[in-house]
This record gives sequence, C-alpha cells and structure tokens, in this order.
Amino acid sequence: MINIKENERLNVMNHSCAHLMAQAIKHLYPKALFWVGPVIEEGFYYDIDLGEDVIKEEDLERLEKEMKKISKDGKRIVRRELTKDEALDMFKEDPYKIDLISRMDENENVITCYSQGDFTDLCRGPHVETVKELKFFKLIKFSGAYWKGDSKNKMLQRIYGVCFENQEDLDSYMKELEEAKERDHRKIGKDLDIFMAHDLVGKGMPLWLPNGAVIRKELENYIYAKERSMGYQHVYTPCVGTVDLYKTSGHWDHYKENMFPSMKVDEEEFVLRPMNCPHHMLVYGNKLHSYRDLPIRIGEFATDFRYEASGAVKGLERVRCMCQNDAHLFVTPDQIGEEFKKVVELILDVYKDFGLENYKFRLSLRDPEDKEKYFDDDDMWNEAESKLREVLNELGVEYFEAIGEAAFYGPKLDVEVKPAVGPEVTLSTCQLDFLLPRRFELSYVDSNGEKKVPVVLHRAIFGTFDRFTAFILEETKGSLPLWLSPTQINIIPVNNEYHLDYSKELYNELLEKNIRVELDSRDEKLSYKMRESQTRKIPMTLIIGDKERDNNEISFRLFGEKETTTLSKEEFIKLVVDKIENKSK
RNA sequence: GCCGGAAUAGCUCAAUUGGUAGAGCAACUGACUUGUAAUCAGUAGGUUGUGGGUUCAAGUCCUAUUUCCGGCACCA
Repeated sequence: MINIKENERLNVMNHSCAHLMAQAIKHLYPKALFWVGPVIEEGFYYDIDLGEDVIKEEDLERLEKEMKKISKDGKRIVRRELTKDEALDMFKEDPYKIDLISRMDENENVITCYSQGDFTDLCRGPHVETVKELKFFKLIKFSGAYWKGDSKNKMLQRIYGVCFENQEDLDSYMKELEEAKERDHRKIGKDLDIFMAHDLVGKGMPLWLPNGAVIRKELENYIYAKERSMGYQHVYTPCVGTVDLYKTSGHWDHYKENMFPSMKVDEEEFVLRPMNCPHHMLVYGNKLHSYRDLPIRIGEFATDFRYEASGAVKGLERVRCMCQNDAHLFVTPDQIGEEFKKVVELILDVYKDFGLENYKFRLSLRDPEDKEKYFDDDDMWNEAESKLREVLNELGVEYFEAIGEAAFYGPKLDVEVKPAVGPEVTLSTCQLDFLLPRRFELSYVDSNGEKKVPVVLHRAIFGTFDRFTAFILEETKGSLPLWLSPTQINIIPVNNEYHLDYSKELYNELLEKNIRVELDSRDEKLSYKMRESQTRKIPMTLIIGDKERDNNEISFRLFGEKETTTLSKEEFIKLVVDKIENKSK
C-alpha cells in the first residue's frame, strides 16, 4: 500500500484535501471548530469539535457532495503571513487555534494561514494552487479522538479521508482496503475453523479449535527445538501467584490496573499472572549459581492473563488470555552484548524461516523526563541504551528509536508489524532489565568469590503464540506452508468403488510418516470435493483414479494452482517429507 | 475505558411506513457413481444476543446489558 505521507505530491494534495473537508464541514456545521488535520500514511484526517452534533455514516456522503461542489467552484488557495498578534486576533473566537498559536514562536517559524473562498485556516502549508485540483478523494471512516491524544481531555470527532491524482489510483486504494478485510485473521480464523469465542467463556478469551491447535503445536515444536539448540532450559510454572510476588517484583505498583482482580484463598491474595518474570526469577534463585554457569536461559510457553481494555481486544491479536513464547536470560554484565546479539540473530533467523519481510525493529527507550513511569537511575538507563544500540549497529540491523516506549525497568528492542486492519503491533521483544534481579536479591558468585547481581534479558521471539498466529494467517492469507498447515494432504478418489482401496493404502502410508492427511470418501462429485479442498486452502490435493492405481502413482495439485503433477508414490512421499523438513511452500 | 455503528438458522445475508420471520450454502434422507472450484429432489433447522418497557400487534420503537465492528486512549 502506498505511503501517502512520504509521497511529496500526494502529501500536499491530502493536506489540501483536509482543508477542503474542513471547509465543507464549516458549511454544514457552522459552529464547527477545528483542531489539527495532518497527513498520515493512509491519507489525512481532521479533528473537529462539533459541539452537540455527531457525525453519522450518511453525513460522510453529504460532506463528500459538499466537497465536490467546492472543488468544482475552483477557488484559489491563498497563503498569508501573520504576526503572532495578528494570528491571535484573527482566531480570537477559536480556543483551539489560540492554544496552537500561543505555543508558536514567530521568530523560529513564520506563522501562516491559508484561505480558499469563505474558509481560512491556520496552517504551515504548502498547498495545491486551487481546490480544483482535488477531485479524486473519498472520506473513509470517522470516530472519536481525544483532544491532544489524552484520554483526560474532551473527545473530538475525527474524520479520515484520502485523496489521489486520478480515479484509477483511488479505485485501487479502495480495492486494497477491501482485500485487507479478506486477509483479516478474524475472518480467516472463522473460515478455516482456527479459533472461536464464546460469551460464556468471556471477552478476549479465544478457544483454539483443532486446526488452530495444530498450528500452535507446530510453532511450539519449532521454537522449542531452536531454543534447546541455543542452550535454553524450559520450565513449567503456575498461572497464579500471590500478590506479594508482584509486590516484590514491583509490577503491583505499576500494573495492577491491568491485572485481573485478586482472589482471596484462605488468608492469601492471589492473582492470575500477567507475565512470568517473577516466577522465573524464583526458578533462578532456587540454586546458588557460579559465574561459570551463566548465561542461564529459562524458557516457558506460559499462559498469562491481562485485563486488557475492552476496546482493545481483537481476535487473536490482543487478548486477555495469551500464551507467551517467553524466556529470561540471566547473564553477567559483560555478557549482555553477546547474549542480546544472539537474541536478535534468532529473531532474524525465525523471520527468515517464515518468509516474513514486512517488519521493523524499534529500539524503545525511556523518556528521561518521565520520572513516574521509569525506574530512576540515569547511569543504568544510559549504559543499557547504549549497549543495545552498539549491538544493533554491529549487526547492521536497521531500526528506529522510540522515546517513552521502554518498559519501566529497562530499554527494549521490539519488532513491529502491521496487521491487515488496525495499528501496528509488537511481535518479538527483547528487554534489558537491571532491576528485577535486585528486587529478588538474585546473585551469582564471581571469580573472586564475591556475590554479584546478574542482569536479565526478557525475550519473546513469537511474542505470544496467539498474536504470531494471527500475523502468519494474515501474511499467508490463510494459505499456510505445508509444515504448518492443519491438514497437509487431502486424498480424493475419483470413484469410491474402484479407487478407494488404493487411496486408503496411500492414506495409511502417509499417516505412518506423521503427515496430516485426510481421505475424502464421501459420495460427492470430484469437482465438489476439489472445490472444498481449495476453499479450505489445503496445500496438496491428491486425485486418485485408474491411472494412479494401475501405475502405483499419485497425481497432486498444489493450493492455488491449476495444473496437476504426477509422480511415483515413492517420489511423492520423498517430496512431501522434504518440503516439511525444509519448511518450504 | 471513550465516541460511533451492529447483533436474525451452524455460515453468508433478506424481511415496505410496526402487521404470519425467509433464501443460498452447510447438516440430515434418498437418487445419481462421477478425472480437478458447487448433481438433483426432499427433510429438519429460530422465544430475532439477553432482560425490561411502549403497543391491539415489536426482528422493526424506547431502555438497560453483553458481545462484535471502526477509530481514540491503553499495551509490563
């Protein structure tokens, strides 16, 4: 999808289109006041205070009509420079503009406003010459949005739109939006029986159906083998802990609002665990460790519960019950760089295996001004942050930095991906932590026989199995590679009377090789079964008739392809086993 | 949590201004015995998310609530 913000011409057009929309809004809602109307990757929006009025679906059409009318009228867009006093005077009736202007420094930037016909807005520009240039636009959606992005503030109304140079580009953009809906893991998850939800279980608590469970098991096996080969040890720990555990870790103070409420059992308070760090700290602390033992890598496929805001819950992507592909690496300070590097390399390795290319590394740093959120120790933060940067530069990994995105206990590296619908989410994460080991009084004995505090790296390669599955479904549009596919092979006998025996023989042989195979022996037409095999996106469909039976062959068709390939049975089985082994399509 | 919208058969969707809840697919039964995306016929399937209310009459109007959808805010 085209990034409008980064395309110079489209950026200007979309910004002007935001003004065009504002003008139309002013015509239909004379009392409307405007906050800001920026260009974003997907087009533009404008935040508006409509007083008592609210935008409705049908209003978008009315607005579009009004915009077309203004555009046809073809007024020039006129720029005018203002002093701060002039600006304040011009917009003296508008508290939003006064808020903006009073924070401007006229010595740094010229204050400008742009007019088109009866409409003037404070704006940095630039704009197109005349509104006539804005013809191919569409208002996409609308919603509430907090003033200045702060939930303590009043909610304004936001309208999103997009503008292109010609009808074809607009049409193809609209088509892409439609296609994104088809790719949504919630739709695929329903169509392919991967997961379900039920009111009696609760919001954000997906139930993994047999097909989903196969995918998840394969993911577990895959990452377990990788981690074992890298010296990880896996544990099982309970999904509950006492409140005291989280008071010790410090999470109680920072995140108790996002935990399920505690429950009293006998004389103790328990909570469903929202993360596994405290449990793993205790596992480490179970034994006295020598510096020779480090790094110690403790992994777990751990179910966690978070009381996510009701409006945030979404499919498998944002849930209240999730399973983390979690691990905590206990290292000496001079092992941080090397161990962090291994995690980044593992991430790159895994993403390559899954053929993922659409992701970004984000180095999440603290906001030094925010003393409330972040653990206060400047030296610790500076050291940790520069360490991570150093490794990333050494590996030559492209990344961007995000101030204020760090965890309260340390900086982190996140992998960001864009779902089919909605804002970007974090998949993998690796977080540096100097704090938790101290709080749990963890130690190792160094070469001088002195007790030292280890450093912890929290890391999750898949993030959660839930979210990773969601992303894989969207990336593959549900057409999973053979090794991950719930059903790998579907056998269709041409005629049940003549071909079922050979089909069964084949079925059993594949089953013995641990291949997930189905035999469709229903009394239905071949084309009917083939259609179903394709809609279920089964990677390989076998057609077994006279030819195959007589020559001890099989004919197969790959998902999404028209042609059929015929191989000897042995060749075919070898091909399938190889494909699964190599994780190829 | 906030703003807005939605909820009808297992699934996808119909049902004028309030006036007897329907269709396709799936399921089941039977016929057909099939060479690469839907064979034909029949049967069954619903307290219209849930609880209140208005009305002679509610899928439709009001109200509360739950869940879902689009954003916002949040995301250890």
